[in-house]
Amino acid sequence: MAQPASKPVALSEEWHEKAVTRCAERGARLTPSRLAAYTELVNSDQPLTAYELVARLEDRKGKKVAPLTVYRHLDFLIGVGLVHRLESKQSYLPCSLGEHSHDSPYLLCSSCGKVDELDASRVTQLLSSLAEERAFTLASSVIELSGVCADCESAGPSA
Amino acid sequence: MAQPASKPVALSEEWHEKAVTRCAERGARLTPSRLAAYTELVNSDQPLTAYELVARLEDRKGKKVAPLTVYRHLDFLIGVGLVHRLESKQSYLPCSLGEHSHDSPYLLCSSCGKVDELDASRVTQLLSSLAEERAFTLASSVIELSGVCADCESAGPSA
DNA sequence: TCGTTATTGTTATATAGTAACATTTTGTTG
DNA sequence: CAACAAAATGTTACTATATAACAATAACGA
Repeated sequence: MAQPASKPVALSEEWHEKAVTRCAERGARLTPSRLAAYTELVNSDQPLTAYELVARLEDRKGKKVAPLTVYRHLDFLIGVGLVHRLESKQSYLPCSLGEHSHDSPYLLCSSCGKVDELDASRVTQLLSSLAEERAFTLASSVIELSGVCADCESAGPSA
Repeated sequence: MAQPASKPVALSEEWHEKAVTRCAERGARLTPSRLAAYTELVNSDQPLTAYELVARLEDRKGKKVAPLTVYRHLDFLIGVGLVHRLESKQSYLPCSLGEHSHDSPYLLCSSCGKVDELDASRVTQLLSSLAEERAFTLASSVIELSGVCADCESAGPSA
């Protein structure tokens, strides 16, 4: 039988709350369409590329979604600090931490594809001081570490 | 009047030496075509995108250059450690430092576009220990800092 | 409710990167 | 040197990522 035009969307109270709050703080409008995009990212256990997100939203809504629409949602969500772009993988994931997640170090597991966000002000401080030594005015930083996560490391070698 | 089929190429002895040595060490072949790509990167004061590099090589040689050819050269040069890819800008620049430049922090000036490569083992060490805390097996790291360089900072505000 | 602004839709296009396979060059070995 | 093997390059086509330009709607304030 045909799928319903729109599958139900699930976003935990916690995440939804965060999205609403973050947008309210900045007077930004969390439209249904933007929320839908955010929800897909939150419900994915791995970062998604923009086009993967397009595909999922199409599945969900049962109709075509223009890539540009998704890119606009991503720009918006990144702007309000709800989503982060992984530069080294051209993909996107929800911020699990607070305000300044953009500069957090990310741990990318090359085995399972999951990404962990670290809250490491130590790193930021060190980088700030390094930049300062060069009289470089630091605006933002990209820190992405690739390797194998603990789960995969303990599971993998035994196989 | 028509341009010569091939403009002269200049690569300082120092850089050339480095390229030759690095390739020799690994039994890799530094062909004229690869050297030409490397030379363009070295002679640019900013990182180049793959297609910018294509354009420059076409200018230089006076005939079409396939993007794929350039990507292959880039892969090669990255492989032997002569070139680094800036993830956050999808662009490429010659490594100014030694062996392990891949994990070096890069300072990207958003004003003049120039990029500085730092030799900061301190950062690598800190990141290693952070990864270790999470039992994460670190393989490689991307550290790209954006901001305004000293030159632009001192020149810019006065304008 | 009118006008303004933000958002979304639509189409086309630019930019970045890869796949598959033919051809040429280089290096090796009999 | 000839013949083979391996590496490098050429050619065409294609996939993936992202943006431009402009039209149509929807939300918001006066």
